[in-house]
Parts: sequence; C-alpha cells; structure tokens
Amino acid sequence: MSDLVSVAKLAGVSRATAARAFSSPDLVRPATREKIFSAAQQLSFRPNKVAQQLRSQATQMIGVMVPSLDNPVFAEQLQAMEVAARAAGYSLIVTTSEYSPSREGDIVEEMLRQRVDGLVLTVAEADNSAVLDKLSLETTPCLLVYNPPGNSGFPSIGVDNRAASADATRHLITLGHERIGMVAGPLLQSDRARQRFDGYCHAMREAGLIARPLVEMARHTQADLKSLTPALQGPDALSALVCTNDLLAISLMGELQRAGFNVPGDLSVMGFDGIALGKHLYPSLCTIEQPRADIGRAAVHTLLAMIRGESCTPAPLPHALRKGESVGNPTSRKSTLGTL
Amino acid sequence: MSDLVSVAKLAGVSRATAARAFSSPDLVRPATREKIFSAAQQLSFRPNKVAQQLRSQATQMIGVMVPSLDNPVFAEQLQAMEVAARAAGYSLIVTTSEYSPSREGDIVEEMLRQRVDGLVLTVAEADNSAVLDKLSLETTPCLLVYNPPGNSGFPSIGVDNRAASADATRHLITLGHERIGMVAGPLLQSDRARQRFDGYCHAMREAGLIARPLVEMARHTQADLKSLTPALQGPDALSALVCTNDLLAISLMGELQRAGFNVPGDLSVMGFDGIALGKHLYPSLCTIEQPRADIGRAAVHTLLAMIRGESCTPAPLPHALRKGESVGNPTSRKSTLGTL
DNA sequence: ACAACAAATGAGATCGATCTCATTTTTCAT
DNA sequence: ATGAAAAATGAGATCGATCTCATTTGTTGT
Repeated sequence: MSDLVSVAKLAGVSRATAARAFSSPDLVRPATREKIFSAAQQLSFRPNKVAQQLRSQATQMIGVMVPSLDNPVFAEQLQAMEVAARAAGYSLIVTTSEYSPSREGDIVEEMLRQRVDGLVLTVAEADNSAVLDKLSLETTPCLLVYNPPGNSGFPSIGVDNRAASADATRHLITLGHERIGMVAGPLLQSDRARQRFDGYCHAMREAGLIARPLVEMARHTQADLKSLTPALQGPDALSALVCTNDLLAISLMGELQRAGFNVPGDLSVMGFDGIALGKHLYPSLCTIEQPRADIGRAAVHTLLAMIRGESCTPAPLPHALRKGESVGNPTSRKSTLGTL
Repeated sequence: MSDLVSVAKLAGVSRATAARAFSSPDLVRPATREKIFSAAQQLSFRPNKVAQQLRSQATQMIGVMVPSLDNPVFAEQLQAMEVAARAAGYSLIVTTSEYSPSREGDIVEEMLRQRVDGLVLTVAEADNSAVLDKLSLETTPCLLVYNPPGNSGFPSIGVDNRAASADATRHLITLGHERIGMVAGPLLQSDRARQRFDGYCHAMREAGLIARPLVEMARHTQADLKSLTPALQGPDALSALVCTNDLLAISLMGELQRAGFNVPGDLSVMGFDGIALGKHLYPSLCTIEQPRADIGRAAVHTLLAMIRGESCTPAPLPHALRKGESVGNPTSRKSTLGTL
C-alpha cells in the first residue's frame, strides 16, 4: 500500500506538490501533474482516509444506533440513510442497542472515540436516557429518530405518534367499531408505544368510547394470544385491535387466524409502522405508514445541516393511513371462540 | 476535546508516560498513574481512535456490503454480525449496493481508502464480478456471504443453495406433488437464484418429474400473478411452487389468496431464506431456513481469523427445512380460476 | 554508603496527508 | 534583456497516539 511519499519520490516532486495534484490540481503545472498521476498509477496509490481524517479533524462518518435490525422498520430507515449518506460522501457506522441502556452507553462512547461527525440515534426512552444526558455535554451533533422530541433537548425526526395513533383509532371508529383495544410490546421500554397509547385513548374519549387498558405482550415482535384472550371473550369482546407496531400486528393476525378467527370478519387488526411486507399479506395489513425512507433521508440531511453548524428544528413528518384488508366493518362474530 | 498532550501537561509528565498509563498501566508508577488519570478526568479526555488507527495501521473496522436492507434476510444477518463484531471490539461500516455493479465498485474503493481491516460482501455475481477481480489484487481480507464459493477464489459463508433447494423440492415431492414450478426474481442478477433453480431441476429429474422453466418476476421482492397465470391454468396446472426467496413467496401467497386461491389447498407455496416473519403468518410459510444469525456470526469470526492471518476454508452451513402451513398435500383444485 | 541492576520516564521519530509560508521558477511588460 | 508580478514548488509543522531507545530515578545487596 503505497503512500504519497513514494508517489512524490517516483514523480520527483515534494510531498506537498503530490498532495496538491490530488486536492487542488490546478495549482500544479499540467506536466508535473501528469508525472504524479502516472507515478500514483504505477504504485497503485490509494489515499489513506485515516490520515486525512486525522489531519482534517473530520471523519465524514455518521454513527447510527438503532434498537434492532430484526425489525424492518429500522432496516428500511437505514437503507434510505445509507443511500443518502453515500450520496453526500459520508459513511455509516451502524450499531444495534438491543434496547439495552448499557449497550447504548458503550456504543455512543465508542463512536465519540471514533470521532464520528454526528450521531443518529433511536433510544429506548428519550426523556430518561443516560446516554442522552451524557451527549448533551458533548459537542458532537446528535439527532433522534422515531423518538418523540419531548424534553430531551435533541432534535428529532419522526411522525407525530399521538396524532397518528389517534388517526388509526378514528379509522376504526369511523367504520363503526366501538369496542377497540390496543396491544403493545413491553411498554416500559418504549416512549413511542406510550405516545401511541395516548393517541388511542384520546381518539376513544373524543368519540365518547371507553378506552380499554393496554394489553402488553412479552415481546415486541411476537404476539401471544393468551394475554389477549380475556379481551376477546364475553359480551364486551373487542371488535378491533390497534397494535403499536406492524410485527406485533402481523404475528397477532397469524395467531388469530390459526385459532379460527376470521380477520377482519371477527376482529379487525390494525398495525403501526408501515413496513413494506404488510402490503403483500393477505389480508393486507391496515396500518399507519411512517415514511421510513423519508425519515431516513431527512435524518441524514438534517444531521448534515447540523454538522455544517446550522441550527435545526425539524418538523414531524406526515404519516399516512394505509388501508388494508385486515380491517373491516364490525359484524356479529361468526367464528366460535372454543379454541381459545 | 482534549488530547494526550494536555493531559500529560496537566499531570506534569511526558506524552509517552501519559500514553503508557492507558495502554500499559503497570509500566507506570501508581502515583504517577493516578495523577494522569485524574488529569484525564478533569479534561474529560477521550482517546482519539483515528490517531490510534493511523499509528497502529489497523482500524478495527469491518466493511460490510449487502444488496439491500429492505430484505430481512440481509438485515437479520447484519444484526448478528453487529453483535459479534462489537463483542470482538470491531465496528461495522455498512453499505448497500442495490445490486448495482458500479455502486459495488465505488463502495469497495471507498472502504479500501478507509483502510477497513476486512470486507464482508454479498455481490450479485461472484463468478463474474469486477469488484472481486479488483479485490483479488489487494491484500485486504475479503469474505463472501450468501454467494456460492464458485471460482471467485474468495472464501464464502452460506448454505449449499443447490442442496437446500433440492430439499425444498423433495419435500413437495414427498407430499405427493408432481407438477411443481419455481419462481424467481430477475435471474440475471443473482447467482444464488441460479443455484436454487439447479437444485430444483435436480430434485425433479431425480424423481422422474419434469422440471418446468423458471418463472421470472420483474422484482426480487414482489410477485405479480400475471407472469404466473399460464402455469396455473389448464390440465397441467402446477400444484406447488418453490420461490427463490421468502419475500417473493409471501407476496405471491398474498396475491394468490387475493385472487381466490386457497393456499395450500389449491396451491402449495414454499419459500427460501427463513426470514423470521414467515413463522408468524397464516398460513405460516414453509421454507428453507438459512441460519441467518449463524451466517452473520460465522462471517465475523471467519473474517477475524483471516485478519489474524489464518487461512480459512469455511464449510457451508447447514440449512433446515422449516415446515409451514403454506404447503400441503396436493388435491384437486377447489377454487375457480375465473379471476385470473 | 555505594556499586549494580531494575524500574520509570522522557525525547524524538513515526503513521499519511495537508496546510502555511518561504523560495524558486515562469511569465509578461517595458 | 530585465525587473515586477504571478505561478509553481518545497521545507517544515501539524493532527493524536505510541514505539524505540536513551536517560534518569529508585531499589537491592553487601
């Protein structure tokens, strides 16, 4: 791996001139420039970014931390971020926190040591986060994604979770549903889920309906029917469910159907996130679509603006109700509940 | 952002001693060490990895390139890689090629400039890849994932696609299917898909059945029924389909059901990859499970071995047949084909 | 108390690129 | 042809950490 010194030597010029031939070619006489380029070619010279980074005090790297790549909502956001970052000449260092505060801490420390130019984080709890407290003392630009802005003091990219969740609920109400419940993953771990529950409650109250207690599942990504059974039985059985994320909704739908329920005939199921796959299922998933790619792109562009020193207060991005076959009009239940 | 020089100055020692206090504490007298640590604390010193990287000629960074993070099979592999890499003190630079050779080239060049310690790539065509040709002239360790080893000369992590696909086909044959077809994304772009088609053909011939021509879809991740219609009609209509990836299988299943087909009643659908979501669908997806997490972990560990200078010839990882409700016994078709 | 040795520390060079500023070369007008 | 201005080039310092090797300080035995 040859360096500029060898190139300069072979071309018979000084390091400075060799460096200039690459960074500001018009400062170098064409003849000299050619000698340098040909020397570089011969030695298959490849500029060393690490040295450039040290010298320029800028790494052109963005540190990204998401909870998990097993959830397509993060993977899809990341996909868009990568494309946007590359287009701007930046690279992504990607990490996953697995929702663990201690991992969050390690990761951020590591990235600061790496001198990333900025950070894009999705944390468990923006308002109560050790890692954000620490970051607020640092100068490295930092941006939250999906986390509600709250009072963390950091700019944030995402949709208005409360409003979106209310819209989801209203959609069901409009169709005539009255006994609507909400299903979430482990609530303690996610500020988003709480906001979505708020939105649900708001829409219910607004319509004069009773907001039910949240049904919490043991995992973010997998529904278990048992926790849900009580709510689906009796005269007051739910006719529709809003889930706090699509993975939950999809697995719930599967479980319900497997147990003999018809979706949406017996029970309408609504998701939240808008992962691509939901469109292709049957029944297709009715959900709130967060513009994952737009969010990813906006995150990169906003962060780059912050890196340039511009102050930013990004507005929430618009969500959309994606209609789907998993939601229908409420009807008297056709299937038996025996298997529950 | 303070550096070792300021720490050394505040502690009243030389740079060398300050550096030693961190890298080899027992070479420094305890009293001195404490002075240095407390100075570091006061100045909130944070070691600069870029400088360390330049000095040590090692970045502890792995460059990863996958076709797209929109496909969970790559996202799930990456999730495992990230955990394994972090555990070993390495970071991942993650990029997506979007199956574009020119992007592949840019990305690899960029990563070589960044002096990553090694590369983990999934390319479109391992046997005919400009980027691999270029890399074969370089000394940076490089490992393929999912790409069949072939004659690219690079070690490769993944399952035996041909055998796996044959197993999938045999599963259907065992259930009594005889008119089995295979569906793929744009074939030109993927060496994996070709191997899987080979495996299918092999299993068909082995059983004395006729391998049908491959049905190619316009996209990797989304089925369109139109291209498939001919194969589903007439006396020789297929009773089962093997798809070259799960996304295709899932969307195909959805389309079929939407068109009034019963899966698996009218048509059995089999996937390939084993993405997590497939388990939770109804009908659950019968598929070949590639051990995505194992693949990710093995990729990291094998690459680290290569970086250490050990020569590696990884064996294919075992695949598994994941049974699912999307596949059943062949029966006379119940549903009408009118809507096609 | 002093030689002999071990332990601790510091000065300087190094990794590779690039910036500043001084020096040399070239160009152009007279 | 000659001086002034412009253009091209080079020497040296810098980014931050760490290695080598020389030097200083401390410890042990007698």
